[in-house]
Amino acid sequence: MEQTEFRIGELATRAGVSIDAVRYYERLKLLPRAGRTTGGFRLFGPESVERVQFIKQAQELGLTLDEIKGLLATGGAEECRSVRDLLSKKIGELDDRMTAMKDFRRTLARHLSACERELETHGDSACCPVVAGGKSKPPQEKGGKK
Amino acid sequence: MEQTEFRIGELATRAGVSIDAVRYYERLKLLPRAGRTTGGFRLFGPESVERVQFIKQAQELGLTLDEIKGLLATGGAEECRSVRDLLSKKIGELDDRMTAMKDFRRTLARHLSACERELETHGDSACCPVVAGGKSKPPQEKGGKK
DNA sequence: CTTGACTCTGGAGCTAAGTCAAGAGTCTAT
DNA sequence: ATAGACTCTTGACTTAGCTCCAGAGTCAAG
Repeated sequence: MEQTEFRIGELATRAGVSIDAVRYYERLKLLPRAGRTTGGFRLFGPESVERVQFIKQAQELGLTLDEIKGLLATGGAEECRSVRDLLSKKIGELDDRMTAMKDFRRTLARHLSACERELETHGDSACCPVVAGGKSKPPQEKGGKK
Repeated sequence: MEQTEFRIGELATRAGVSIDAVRYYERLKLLPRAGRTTGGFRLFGPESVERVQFIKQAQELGLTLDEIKGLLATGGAEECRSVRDLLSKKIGELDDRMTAMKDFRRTLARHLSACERELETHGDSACCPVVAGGKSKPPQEKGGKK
């Protein structure tokens, strides 16, 4: 029978996190308490790698470990329902976030071209007021607020 | 002469942050040191509201205050160039992030439908393995991507 | 058996982004 | 002129998500 188990160091390397982070996830119950050798060393299987990677991925997108823990719950129908609800809520949030992100991207792009125009026309005495501290405004399509 | 200046409490309310946060931003130089009354109270103008709102907006999208400080710099050509570079770097990052977000959205949506199928077919003994701790795998889209 | 790499637990420490508190001073409406 | 709301500074505290450390035990190779 092939040896599919490995210790914490290998899990950490495979999943691209630190050993301490793995132990931390276990403590927070994002990972089930791992089995141990007789001497007390944790033993993990390949599914743990996947799980840790999922955690990382979700986390990079701004979910907290607590929310991720919710997503990772496994259990009966009761829990299944709450996972389902959490999932659709999270999907909705992602959609909102993507919209906000597109807006902000436009804002930045607007600033960027202002910045470039500035450099062209004023050369070395350019001034990039991304959000001005008081004088020129970013190039809005000329809006009169007064 | 109309009074366009106001104190920290009003800035905070207008921009939707706490008074402490405003002082914190000033300390970190995200806001220029505000003018003071003779008694030492900070005075702000409407442009500060905009600035704080920009900070909030950028921050909600995952930029750190330090990065935002970079975006807010105002100055000569030297600085203008670095702002421009930072801007285009940030725009690239936003694009990457949006892509990752779409991927993750698909993953969640996949889990969601698995979850719903599970509830239908197994009813009360359902089990939602969003990322299974070892047994079933999330339903891979058959046939891969087209 | 010895060595050296690896792992264990528990707890302290760190960074970011604030929040809270104390004690004192300022402003404004009555 | 006074009450009461507001603000000042300084510094300690908080939360999330780790990271680092000490001291001790484990494991595989030689």
